[in-house]
Amino acid sequence: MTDLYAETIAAWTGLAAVGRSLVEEIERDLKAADLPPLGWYDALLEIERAAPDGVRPHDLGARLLLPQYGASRLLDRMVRAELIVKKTCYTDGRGQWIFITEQGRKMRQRMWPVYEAALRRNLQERLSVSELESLAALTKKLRATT
Amino acid sequence: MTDLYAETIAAWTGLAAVGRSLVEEIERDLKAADLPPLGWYDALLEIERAAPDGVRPHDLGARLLLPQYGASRLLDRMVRAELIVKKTCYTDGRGQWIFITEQGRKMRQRMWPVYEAALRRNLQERLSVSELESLAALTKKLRATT
DNA sequence: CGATTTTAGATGCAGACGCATGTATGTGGT
DNA sequence: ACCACATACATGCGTCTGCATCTAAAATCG
Repeated sequence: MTDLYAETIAAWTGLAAVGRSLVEEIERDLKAADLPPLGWYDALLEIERAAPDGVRPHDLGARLLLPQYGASRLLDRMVRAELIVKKTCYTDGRGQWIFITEQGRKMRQRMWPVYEAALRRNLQERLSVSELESLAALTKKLRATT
Repeated sequence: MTDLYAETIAAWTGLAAVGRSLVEEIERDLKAADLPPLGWYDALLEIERAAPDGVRPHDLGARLLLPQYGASRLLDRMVRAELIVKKTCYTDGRGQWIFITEQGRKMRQRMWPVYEAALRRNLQERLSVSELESLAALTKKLRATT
């Protein structure tokens, strides 16, 4: 078993630091604009895409890489905020179907410009298109079979 | 203001997904080995490097990208676990100096193989050295002036 | 020196997370 | 039909986080 290369460490520390600080910046910006946290954006997008059929919480959790209880509670909060609705599933008595509400669509639309601006400032303005492409390719390679 | 490129989105989603799932995997492995969370590793390393002079909590927080209260409470837990000690600072009555203990060194040594193995499996075995280099270079570019 | 401002660090509170478990429904084997 | 097991989702408990605020000790300035 060979040792870790210095390049591996550098890649990891870079990856971790960039990921964390960008997430934190986006969260700050959203909060400053009185908007919900970043995780809600992805959830709203996923749920919106699933319309008009709806999504099951379990599937949604898998797509968002959330633990089961994480999805359960996130959806709970979003229901309380009236951004989504839960409907009981008649074909499976254990299940629920999740749908976005009109308020939910509006909220996602309000969140996007903030999110987009942070991505533009921190990624698009700092890297060329080919650099963005290689970053995307590298991360894709890292995600395969993880 | 131009729109976001698809490449920007792909780079960001990839970056975020890889970062998150790798952190989660490392945390799982550490927990499975009955070891403290990942954040403790970085803190222990930083504190060990600062020996024998010690570090001030404020400086440490800055290096670890933690908010002030985050550093305060992390150090608190680590003192309770007897991995570090706080000594009152005589040149500045408000301050503290942090030192690693022998137990702290041992703990860091026990954590490293777990951490290292995850990095090897997820980064080193999936990318070539030149790919690791370009990932490191790209993330470095993204950190400048953030 | 005395008054104001800045800095180091701690902490109460409310909300979120991880873990384990609970409840209810579905599925497969005999 | 029955029983064992699996799946979908919720939740109690303890820990951790973010926010705001507090205390105490410099540092700055008139």
